[in-house]
Amino acid sequence: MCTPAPPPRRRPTYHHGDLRSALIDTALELIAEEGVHGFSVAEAARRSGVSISAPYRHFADRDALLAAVAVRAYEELLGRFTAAISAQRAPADQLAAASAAYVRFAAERRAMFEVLFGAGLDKVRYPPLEVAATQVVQVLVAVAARLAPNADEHLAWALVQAMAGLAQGHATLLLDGAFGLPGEALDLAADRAASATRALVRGRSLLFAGVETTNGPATSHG
Amino acid sequence: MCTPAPPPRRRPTYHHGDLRSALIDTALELIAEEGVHGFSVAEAARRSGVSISAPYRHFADRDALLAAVAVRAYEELLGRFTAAISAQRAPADQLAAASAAYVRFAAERRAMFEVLFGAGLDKVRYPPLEVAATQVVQVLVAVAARLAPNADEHLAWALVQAMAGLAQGHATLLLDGAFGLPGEALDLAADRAASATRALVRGRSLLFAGVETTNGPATSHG
DNA sequence: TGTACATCAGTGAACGCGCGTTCACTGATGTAC
DNA sequence: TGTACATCAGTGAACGCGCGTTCACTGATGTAC
Repeated sequence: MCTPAPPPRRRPTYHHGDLRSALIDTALELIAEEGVHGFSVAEAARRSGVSISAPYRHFADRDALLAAVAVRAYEELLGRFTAAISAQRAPADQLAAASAAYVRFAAERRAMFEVLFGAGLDKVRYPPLEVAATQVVQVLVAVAARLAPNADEHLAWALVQAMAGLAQGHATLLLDGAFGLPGEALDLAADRAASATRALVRGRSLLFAGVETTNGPATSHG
Repeated sequence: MCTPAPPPRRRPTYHHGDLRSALIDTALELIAEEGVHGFSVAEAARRSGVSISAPYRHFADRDALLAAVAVRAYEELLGRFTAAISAQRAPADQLAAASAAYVRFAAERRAMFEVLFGAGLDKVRYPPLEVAATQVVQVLVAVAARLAPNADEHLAWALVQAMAGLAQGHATLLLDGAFGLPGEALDLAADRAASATRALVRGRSLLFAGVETTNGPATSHG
């Protein structure tokens, strides 16, 4: 009478069909419930209705599975950035929208956000991960370049890093509860991230002045 | 012939003296080496030269030990903020210095930073943790209040959150390698955080405008 | 269209491991008288 | 100052657990002829 767990619905066929993809989905579920550390290959297999050794047909080890999850996370993020940016015209608005989108991504796809920053994955070991990350950053740099004097690439990078840092921090603090209860907190944090990004862009001459350039006193600062 | 590990130097006395504090130190060492997830009570005990059950005389469970580590981390952070702030006069400079100090804290006390944001501790379960965190935030709010119109507390909070988000993000991205190789990266990230904070303060009218206020043309101040 | 066979994608049992935590215990310390 | 005793802070053996990973295996699928 004490069936220890509802038997995971049996597949009708011996082969799964798309176990690789299913495992990534399940991993995201698990991470959403337990955090990255709570995630285990064994449990992912169980939930996918498959033996605990089956995942090793598709992933070399635990980290390889997490890396695949991270790649999917970057894809999602890229989609959100693209949408946010294309909904605006002015670059400052685009960066502000991207900041807000990032905060929303963190809140609405918490598991994805967590795997990106909490799994301790070594990008060097997983080239597709590095590729995906670079792709996302490039989108932002392209926007920032429109704000930098002479489209200077270094300055664009500096701006993106500042903006990314800002968004990253707002997202982290939001998930950590610093913006109050969930629900209202999300809108608040997203708005704040957007506003702060605008403030950042507005004060950017000062920011750019902080970057070493060979030819240029932008303002007289001490 | 095969002594499995160098026996942890035996204490001269049966009693340890200050095991509680020693465990916190050792925990920080371990976290620095392995990350929060790699930390285990057993290993901390072993390294402290004590039986694996001894820690339970001082901490109810694993999380309680980590919470104690987190409290110490907040103390360290408070010290750094206080020093950074008192080295400046103008509030904008003070916030910028605090941002830089936070980034340095993350890099130089990585284990502490990690335990604050990667351990998944529930502040509600550990009141001393909440107290310590609040104390740190208050120091920043006091500074920000000098910049907010009429020292409005909500606006001060908004500014602190933006600045904290910015610093938090820069710290995370630095540790994640986004600022390049360690060494030069730290100075760069700290400078960027400071510059971005200045830019934020400079453009703060926009930030404040984003905050709902009943009576609020906030644009003309400076 | 039917058949033989290679390959693919599963199974399930087993392994060694380290962990968190509990328990009855004991050595050391401090204190009341 | 000496002694009896309570309390504190350790010990070490044991428990149950779930994990990552490997292995020889087998059922299903696809393809060449």
